[in-house]
Parts: sequence; C-alpha cells; structure tokens
Amino acid sequence: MSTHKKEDPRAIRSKKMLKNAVYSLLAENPDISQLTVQKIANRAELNRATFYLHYQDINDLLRQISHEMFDDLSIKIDPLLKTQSSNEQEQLITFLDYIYEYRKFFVIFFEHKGFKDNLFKLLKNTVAMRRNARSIESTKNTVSTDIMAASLLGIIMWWIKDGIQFSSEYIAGQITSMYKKRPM
Amino acid sequence: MSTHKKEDPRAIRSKKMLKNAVYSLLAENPDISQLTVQKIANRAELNRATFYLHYQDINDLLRQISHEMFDDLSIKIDPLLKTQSSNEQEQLITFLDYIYEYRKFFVIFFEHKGFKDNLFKLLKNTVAMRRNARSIESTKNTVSTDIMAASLLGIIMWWIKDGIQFSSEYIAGQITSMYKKRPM
DNA sequence: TATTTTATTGACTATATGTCGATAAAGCAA
DNA sequence: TTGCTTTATCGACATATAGTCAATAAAATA
Repeated sequence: MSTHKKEDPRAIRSKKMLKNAVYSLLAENPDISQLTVQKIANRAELNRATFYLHYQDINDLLRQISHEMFDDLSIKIDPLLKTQSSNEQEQLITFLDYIYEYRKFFVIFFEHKGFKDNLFKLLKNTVAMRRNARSIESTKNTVSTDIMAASLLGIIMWWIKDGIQFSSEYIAGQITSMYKKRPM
Repeated sequence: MSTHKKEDPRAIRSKKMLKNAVYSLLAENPDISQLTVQKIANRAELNRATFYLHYQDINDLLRQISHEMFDDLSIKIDPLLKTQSSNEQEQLITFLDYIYEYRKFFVIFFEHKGFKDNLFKLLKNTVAMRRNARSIESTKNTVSTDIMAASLLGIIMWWIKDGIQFSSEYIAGQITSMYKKRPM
C-alpha cells in the first residue's frame, strides 16, 4: 500500500516521532486519560502545534496507532487461521499466545473505542470461518457467531487484565470445553 | 447504614445537586470524557470550588455514583437469585430484563473503571451459587466460574452496546444453549 | 536557480484545573 | 436567645491544556 502522492519527509518524520512519543509515554504510564498533547509534543521534541497539523486530537492519533497495530496483529494471525491444520486446539493456543505476547498493548487499547470493535470482528470472522470449514452442519441448537465472539472477547479481556496467571493452554482448554459440542 | 456524625445539611444538599448535575449532563451527552468540573458545577448552580470540597476529582464522583447505582441494582437482583425458583431460564430472563431496563446507565458506566469489576463479581457469585444449589456434581469437565463470569460479561456488554435489537429471551436462550451441559 | 507549496513554530485566546483566604451558614454551649 | 466555634461556600489567583493563526523555514518543482 502506497499513498497517492509522496509525502513530505518532514511530515513522515514528525508523525513517526509523535507515535513513538505515545508509545514511550504509555510505557511509563498506561493510563490513556493522563495523555496530553503537551506531553506528547514535548516527548517528540516538536512544537505542540505540529501535533494538530497531523492529527485532530489525541483520540485521532490513538485510533491510528490502534489501527496500525491491529493490522500487524491480523497479518500475523490470519495465515494461522486459514491453514487447515488438523489440531484446532493447537491453533487456538497459538492465537492466544499472540494475544499474550501483546498483552500490555491489549490492556491499554481495550480502553480505546475502536479496538474492541476490531477484535470483535476478527473473532466473529474466525468463528464463522471455522464453522464453514467444519461443514454446514448444526444450524440448529447452535449459538450465534455474535454471542460466541462476544463471550470470547469477554474471556480474553478478563484473562489479559485479571487472569494473566493462567496459561494460554489453560484458557484454550476452558474455551474448548465450553463451546465444543459434547458427544451425544 | 448511617454515617457516624450527622452531616451538615449544606453538604448533603450540595452533593445531591452535584450528582443530579452529572445525571443531567450524561443524559444529554453520554460521553464521560466530555464531563468537566466546570460543567457539573454550573449545572448544579454551585461554585466550582464546592465540587472539590466534596470530591477529589470527576473520577471520584463517578466512582461514588457508580457504587450507589450498583448497590441499588444488587438489592433488586439479589432476592431474585436467592429464590429457589423451579425455572432457571425464567430467572435468567428476569435478570437480563433488569439489565435491559438500565441499559443506558450500563453502557455509560462500562467505560468507568470500577463498574465492570463489580458486575464481574456479581456474575461470578451468581454462577457459584447456582452451582452449589445444583449440588456439587461435575467438578470435572466444567469451566471455572471466572471463565463463565467473563464470558457472561462479554455477552452482556455486547448485547447492551451493539445487539440491543435482540430480546432478553433470545439472549437467555443463547446463554443457556451455550453453557448448559448437553445430555450425554 | 527562482518560485511555489507545505511543514514548523511562537504567540494568542479560551477554557479547565486546583488551591486559598474571606465570608456566610450551621452547630453548640451557656 | 446569645455568643463562640466549626465548617461549607464562594471569588480570585496561578497554572495547565486546547485549539488557531500569521510568520518563517524547509522541501518540491519548473
């Protein structure tokens, strides 16, 4: 993906420095509500007005950062989900391992508007894809993909925030024993 | 519950007016981040300094409001959960109906730190109580109360925010078919 | 190289925060 | 009730943040 017109190198540099400043500040204090344009500009060693030249406000910048990091994550996770691996349980563990790796980032950005929605969509698509792959059986007595994605999101949020002592294997096991149709 | 020393009537009146101001402002604009001490004091027709006399900051006031409203909710829901009703499905629907009734309030305060934790605890306790009531069977092959509470919270959050077109009966059905042990 | 375009900056205005001494209302003891 | 003490309220001050704009500096272009 390339932008239509080549961007001014000053602008590219400034935007990169502003984003790095946000990472740096959030690493010191994960509370997004403590961020100010002032602090970001100071850390980036740029004038505060430069910030407003590139971003509407802090939420705008956070939205873009969150989008970029989510895209990175999707790219890593997607091929994993598309492979027709024999072992679904192992796929789930690998997926959770990715989330665990980025847990600090996840906890922070769960507070931010768009991120939760994006993860919800990813989870919903994944559930839907798996169901298709598994054949179109069981349209009855099955919970909707919305409900499954919502509860998966709830579990992930709890795990990352308050249950981080549990391994991804344990969480995967819990999820599987919760959702998998038991043999009748 | 009564406070140890009787409070100055001026203080009681001011706190009530500040809280009412918050309700009034959030009804107009549910975005908590748009709240300012200025706006709250203006709406309450009090001096801004009076706010700081009673609350540390906006989060402090929101925490207290959230606590009070959550206590009200718990009081309403608790007896419902304690009755040994024959029909668990109907109990679940009534529980969800309560949440639906307060959905505006729920959506707003899900953004606020303590509220989600409180609801999580309530859900976890409820799940645990039900399991005890149902006898101590099935300690194996059962998901932990943490996982169940977390996924219930995820479903409720999704329902209230993005799936409000679904009835509480539908959600209850989905939850039941998801968690209930299928006959083996 | 000269000219146009665009990014950066310092300065200005408006608004929010937090605090403090002065004032007014409530509590209390005689 | 009266006089004294305590505490709530308020106006005012200092500081911090947000958002904008004209002047300047750097990059693109012809």
